[in-house]
Formats: sequence, C-alpha cells, structure tokens
Amino acid sequence: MSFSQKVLNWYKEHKRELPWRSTRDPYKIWLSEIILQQTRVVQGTPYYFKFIEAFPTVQDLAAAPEEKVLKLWQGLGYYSRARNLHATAKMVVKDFGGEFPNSYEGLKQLKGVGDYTASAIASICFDIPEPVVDGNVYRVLSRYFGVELPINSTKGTKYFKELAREVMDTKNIRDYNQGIMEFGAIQCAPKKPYCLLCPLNDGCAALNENRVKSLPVKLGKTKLKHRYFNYLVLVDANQNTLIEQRKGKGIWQNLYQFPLVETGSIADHDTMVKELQQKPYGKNLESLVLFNEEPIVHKLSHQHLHTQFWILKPSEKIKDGISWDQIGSFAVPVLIADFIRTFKI
DNA sequence: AACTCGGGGAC
DNA sequence: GTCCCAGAGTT
Repeated sequence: MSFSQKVLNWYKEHKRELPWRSTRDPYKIWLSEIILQQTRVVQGTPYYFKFIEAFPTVQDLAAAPEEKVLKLWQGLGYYSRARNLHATAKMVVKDFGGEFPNSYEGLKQLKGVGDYTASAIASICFDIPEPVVDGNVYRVLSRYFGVELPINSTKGTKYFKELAREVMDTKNIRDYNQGIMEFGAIQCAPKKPYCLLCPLNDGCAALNENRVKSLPVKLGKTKLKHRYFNYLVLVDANQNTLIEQRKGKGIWQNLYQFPLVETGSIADHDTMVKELQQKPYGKNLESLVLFNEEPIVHKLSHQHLHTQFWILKPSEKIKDGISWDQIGSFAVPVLIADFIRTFKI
C-alpha cells in the first residue's frame, strides 16, 4: 500500500471532529487556518467559536473596527495575524466582491496567507492538489523518509515541499492534507511516538534506523533577550487611569498598555522618581508605590520581560484618562490582563 | 539567511 | 528549564 493510502486510512479511523472540518466555506477555513498558525488546536478552538459568533461572514469582519478584532484576539499571541486577518477581510469585501480567491496564487496574495495557508485553503475548499507542509508534515516526512536536511533551512524547505508534492494523493487532496497533519499531531508526535502500533512503521526509515529521536533536524534558535519594563499605573481621585496604544514596530503592535518606562536593568524607587520628572504627571505625586516586590517575568519566544508595576497617585486629576471600569474593553497583552485581574483599586 | 512576532502546554 | 504548536513577514 502506498504512503498516501496508509495516511488516508489512518485518518479515516482516527480523525478528530473539529468545528471547521464540516464545511468548505472559504471564510471559515481561512479563519481557522489563521488562528491555528503556530497555535495548538485546543488553544485556538475557543477563538474560532468567538470569531464565528461575532463575525458570521467576511462582511461582518470587514465592517468591524480593528480594535474589536484585536480585543477578540487577545491572549492568542502573534497579533499581526489579527491585523492581517482584518485587512484581508476588508480586501476580500472591497476588491473581490466578498469571495475568496479560488486559486493557490490568488490566495497567496492575501495578507497573512503564506505558502502553507494558501495550500490548505486551496486543497480543503477547492480540491486543488497543493501539498501542505506544516510542522506536523515536516516531522512525518523527515522520519518516514529519513531526511536530515534542517526543516528551517532554505534547502530543507524546498526539499520537503517537493517531497510532499511527490507523495501526496492528488485525487483525495482534501482528506490527505488534513490526514498527514493529523497523523503528525497524534500518531507521529514530537516526543515518544508510539511506533509499535503505527500503521506506517514498516516503511519508516527513522524507526528502522533508530533515528526517531533525532528527527526532524532543526537549526538552532536565536538567543534570549532580557528587557526591563516599568508600567506606570496612575490612579487619581476619580478612579481614572491612563493607557496608551503601542505603535511602531515591535511586540504587541496596536494593543493597549499602561504608560511604560523601559530601563536597562531592574529599577528602584529613586530611579523611577528621576524617570518620572520627564512625565507631565510625574512631578506632583502623592505617592509612588511598587506593586510587585519581585519582578514578574513574562516570557515571550525571544524575550523575557522583567516587569514592575508602579502605582502612582497624582495630586491632580488625569486628563485624557479613562475610568478604571472601562479598562476591560481594550485589547491588552496577557501581561497587562493578568495585572488588571490581580490589582484592585 | 537570519530575525521577529505570543502564549501556553507537555515533558 | 526545553521544545513545539495546522507560519508569515521583514530585514
């Protein structure tokens, strides 16, 4: 039996019933694929339901303000996905009459839709024989065919895409593509796959050569940066506070946060007093109190954010502030959301 | 080709 | 602590 036929048989037997598996609606498939980029199914699924409920159609999504899209996306990470999601919805409505492109090349031109996602939508919605190559597929192919090229190298990326194209089932591309990803997620798992009862074990190069543990090969990660954040939590006599929107490049673009002072190391009280001289509200303070004695270390992929929250009581009322109970309506990073949850005025 | 961009779960 | 997740975009 062929590789692809074994994958298809396994999939038929073991596939999970997922909410986007029962439709060919390009809007729903596209939404699910964007949500699931670098995201586990269990983490993304609640967001899929939230978005479908808030925006049943691409027109609804396109008509929404970006802030509402970001608020719904809050907690899922990689927020450029949400911004691109919204931009693409607007483009589909404005330029394409509300219809998604029905070709691989057309789909790839959408913001946030790259090689993988274009192949996924094309195959799942339109039965176009394009192979998907996600993290699961890299793992399955590298093990079964014993490929040692790094999956995140230029040569590796090209090689695996060609290999995936050679072994795919063009007649059942919709099920095959989802099948090989599901197989990688459940059977050919990253750690301790149960090869003993794997239906592909006899032809698996990695298993036969005892290389399962060392495949796939991946190039080294870039190293960690440490940053020191000091958030200024203003609370005036009216229970108003100040927030601002992150602009420009970097993390959390377009999300909200408290005014931020970034320092080169952990800041003490004196340092903050000096820093505050530069702020319009920082010169006349009734009090400046550090909320968390031990810095909170918020961990991102490539950065650790050592964070202190400073509670400021200004002598005068804040202008351009918001009342504290409005704060929940803004999209904020998890770091800020966690603080808001624990801090009671 | 290397870097950036989040958060969470499994181990 | 480490690794990885239905990757894409920028430099």
